[in-house]
Amino acid sequence: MKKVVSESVINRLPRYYRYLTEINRSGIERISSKDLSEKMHVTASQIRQDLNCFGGFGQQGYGYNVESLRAEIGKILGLNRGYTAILVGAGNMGRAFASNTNFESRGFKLIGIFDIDKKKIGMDVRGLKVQDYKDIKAFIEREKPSMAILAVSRNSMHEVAENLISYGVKAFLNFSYTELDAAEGVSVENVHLGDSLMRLSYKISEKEE
Amino acid sequence: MKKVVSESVINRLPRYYRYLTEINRSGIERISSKDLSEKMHVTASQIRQDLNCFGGFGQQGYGYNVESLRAEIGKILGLNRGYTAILVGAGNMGRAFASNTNFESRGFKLIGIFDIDKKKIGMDVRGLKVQDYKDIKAFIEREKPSMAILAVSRNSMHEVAENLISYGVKAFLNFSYTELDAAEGVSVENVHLGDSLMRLSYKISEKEE
DNA sequence: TAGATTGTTAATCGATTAACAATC
DNA sequence: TAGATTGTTAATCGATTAACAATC
Repeated sequence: MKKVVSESVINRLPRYYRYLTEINRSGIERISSKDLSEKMHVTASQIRQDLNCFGGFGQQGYGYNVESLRAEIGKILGLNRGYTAILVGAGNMGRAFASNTNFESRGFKLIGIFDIDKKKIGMDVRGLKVQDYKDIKAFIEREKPSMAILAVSRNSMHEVAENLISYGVKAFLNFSYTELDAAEGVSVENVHLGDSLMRLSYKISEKEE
Repeated sequence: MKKVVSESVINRLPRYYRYLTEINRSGIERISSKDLSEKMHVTASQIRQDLNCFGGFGQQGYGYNVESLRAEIGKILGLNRGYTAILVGAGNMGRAFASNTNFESRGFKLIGIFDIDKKKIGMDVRGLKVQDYKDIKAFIEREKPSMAILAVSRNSMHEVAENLISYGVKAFLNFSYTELDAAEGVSVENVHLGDSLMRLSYKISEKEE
């Protein structure tokens, strides 16, 4: 029953979601795969193939209803499940992430922020008080967050991750330089801003040749 | 002469660079494609194929010298060219990027930070004073930065990008929700933290089925 | 109805993996 | 030298694109 959907398709879903969000916001009600393909610089064929991994969301002769397609993709991505998150590390990166990703508008809820730095504990970040990292175990066991966002130093990342896993956290978004390997039953997304910078650097130097 | 290297290969280069940096730091001098493949969870074949797009950096029977392979990949990525960058937008995201990406250790130089917010102008970020956005034209024409990092609001992104292009900026790292389309002769990398969050959400919900 | 556009199958293309001779 | 491991060619696999019948 459960069809396996390729990694490449999954990786494109958030981008579809973003574009549909913007198109919806601009008031457009329906869109064909051809029009969407032009906006997104991909082929219409690819869009139709991708969507049909999950079901037929369009209508022949009409195209797709923007709002409902957006909702469908949101559902596929799990955005309607009310996932909760805790943020570990209230430094620049942690705060930027907390205020930048439109957490709530995507159905996520940030329920706790932790740090070991006495200067940061008690600070207000997006309406949440930064808590002492030593209280994180009790918090996790009580609140059972769906995921933890790791915005801690390179050195402490592995230790923090191990601790959180032992407290029951099953999913991580990791911003550290070092990648976190997904252990059995644990989901991981590693994010590397530096990679984008290096790719841009490559593009620039390529043009200079 | 100039061989075309596929997008997939390019996209993997920063990851190789990161791993080699860590391996080098840990004091390991040489590594075989097999050992590296196990650390990175890719095939040894892929590593050898990827590297051979750019030349033979290894030695039969020996493997690769970690430090020199790292340097070679750095060169391919253009990290040795002393590229300079300006940051537009000194909010959370801008500051996080400035302090998180190890700019200098990768050979980049951040030479200016700009904002329109009077409260931010004059602030110190990583040893640079935040300057008034209205002075950016003169600055760009004088300093000719290799790239601009856009950490501005969704609404102002397009206007800012157009302005900077007209002042001569040829490469952008864009953190706004909306993607910037690469115009003729302009290099663009769009970064979307929210996408990683959605991918993680997908992974979590996939496991719940 | 006629026109448009999907869902889906088939064809193509490219990327990954396997294999091995070359060689350090 | 013998063993190890690369560079590279060939085989496989998967992803993308093209095409078109189904149908709104």
